[in-house]
Amino acid sequence: MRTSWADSVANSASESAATGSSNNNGLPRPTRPTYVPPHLRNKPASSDPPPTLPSNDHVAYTGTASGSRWGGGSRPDFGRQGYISGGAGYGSGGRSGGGGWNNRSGGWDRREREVNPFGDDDAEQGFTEQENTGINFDAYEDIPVETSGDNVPLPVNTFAEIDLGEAVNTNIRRCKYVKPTPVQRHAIPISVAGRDLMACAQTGSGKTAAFCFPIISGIMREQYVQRPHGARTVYPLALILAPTRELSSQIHDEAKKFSYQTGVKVVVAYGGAPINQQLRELERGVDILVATPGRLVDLLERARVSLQMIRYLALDEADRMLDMGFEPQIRKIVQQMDMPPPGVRQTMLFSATFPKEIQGLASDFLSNYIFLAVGRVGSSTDLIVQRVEFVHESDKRSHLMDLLHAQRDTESRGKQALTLVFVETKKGADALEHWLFMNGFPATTIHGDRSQQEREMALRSFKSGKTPILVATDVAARGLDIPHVAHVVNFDLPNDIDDYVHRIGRTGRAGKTGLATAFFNENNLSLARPLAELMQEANQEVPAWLTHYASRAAVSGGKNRRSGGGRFGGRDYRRDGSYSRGSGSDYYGGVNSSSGYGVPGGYSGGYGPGVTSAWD
DNA sequence: AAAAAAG
Repeated sequence: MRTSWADSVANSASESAATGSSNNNGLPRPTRPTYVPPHLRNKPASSDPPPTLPSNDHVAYTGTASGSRWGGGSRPDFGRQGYISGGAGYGSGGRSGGGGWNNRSGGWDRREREVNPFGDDDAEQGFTEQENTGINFDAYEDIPVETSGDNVPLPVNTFAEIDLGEAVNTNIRRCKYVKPTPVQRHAIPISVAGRDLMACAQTGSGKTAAFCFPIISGIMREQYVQRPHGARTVYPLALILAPTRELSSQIHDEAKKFSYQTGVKVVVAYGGAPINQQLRELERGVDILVATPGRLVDLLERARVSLQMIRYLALDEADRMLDMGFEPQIRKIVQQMDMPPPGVRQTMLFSATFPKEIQGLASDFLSNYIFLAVGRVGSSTDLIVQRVEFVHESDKRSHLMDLLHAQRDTESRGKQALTLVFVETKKGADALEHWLFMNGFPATTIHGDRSQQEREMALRSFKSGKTPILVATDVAARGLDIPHVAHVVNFDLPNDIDDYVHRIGRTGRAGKTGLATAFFNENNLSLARPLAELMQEANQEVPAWLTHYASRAAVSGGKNRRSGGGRFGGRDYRRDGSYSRGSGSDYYGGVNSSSGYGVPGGYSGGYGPGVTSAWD
């Protein structure tokens, strides 16, 4: 296996999963979710019954380990809703440690039909192993990490220290993961302990695995989870939401790898694709559902999916999921359908950026959560060279052409490095693609006005190098793991600095260096200050003219204001009161800063304690 | 104001 996870599992969608414990036996449908008016939400309304289980179910839930999720020990708020006490299912006894891994699949005959997402063992793809992992482990030793919250579980240094189960461990080996990344070291123990989590970590630092491993492992630990039998309704145990279809697909592909031969079934559902095929996949059984919000709402309204048995909820790109455009849908899914409330389910939010006003919204979905911030890993600041150039609107095309020509000249003949060009609008994307094409540059485009087929085709064509230039709207800004992107061009800068962070994070991956070029002009004045700050903190060269614009710009207290001085993707807003910007000692002196992840000498990425920004 | 997400 020599390619990225996403690449190597292209066929997994046609995988024929074994049928399992969630089949329909013609038993009565469970009660439909009842509408709960806003003033009663998250309250222990007596009319809001606990997940009911057929009476013939013996112990449906066993605790995962002593002091864990269902044992109540580590969850101070456990049972505050009165949710548990009456239910037959939620056993109070902790499972005795060690054994008890449940092979959920139906046996060899069924397992053998599962497509091996790792492909033929040594299929040659021409990439090195290091590239394959997508992780530059050497860059990981000195990453600063901050945690806050009550009783934060200790990080681990190896996967072996976490009892994820033999099948998952085997898949970790198959993925050639030698040791956990920083976000995994911290997030996996937190998650395995049953705690809610808000985590800031750059995409490409292994966060998908960080929430998938504990979910898969936790589902496997269940001795026997008996789910309700609805006529055509399925009851996933875990829900993973993502803001774009392509990202959902990518997460699904990765989750398939992590759950190979575990018997845990992963299904993806998103719009733009035929729903019938997705319905068929669901009917074959689903433990982990990966979805985009719109399609999931559709499935919920058709009562083809119930969230009644959800025990794990993960939001990828969580800040994006909770911003204006998405928030109502997310609230509907999480708070207004039949999903168990916080404290009963386990909730994990991940993003590279987490503005504090979004953290406030997010805390509605969490219970006594732990905040985790991992300094940006090799993938962003220190491996990406950021350039910003002043380019008038009318000069942008010719300037882009100059860049592409220069790039072409310095490259080994034949194959152009991949260049991802971000524009502001869908129309602008089409126009630029057409113009590039007319000028002899093989380009394609991805945006929301294209059909899903066209979008996926464009992504494939770009990844393969067939069209090494991809013009994209922000649909491609977040989460997508595209190996070998050498250059990100912000043809139009975004209005939000966090979007800039996500966009440039498409390069500098797999331990390679990346280049990010931004075209700045008088339309981007509001970005001057946060951009200059960000570049300064990333030890990038800030042009004098940008410094000038930045110093003239008012200090924005709003959306473009990066919390935590950009040293991390964010900072726990619960600590905001004691926070004073720019004081390194304050930043590191507080709650639970991890020793052992201190900043070494010579690490000049702006992470050091006492290293104050020129802007302060 | 734009993009994304259901059809």
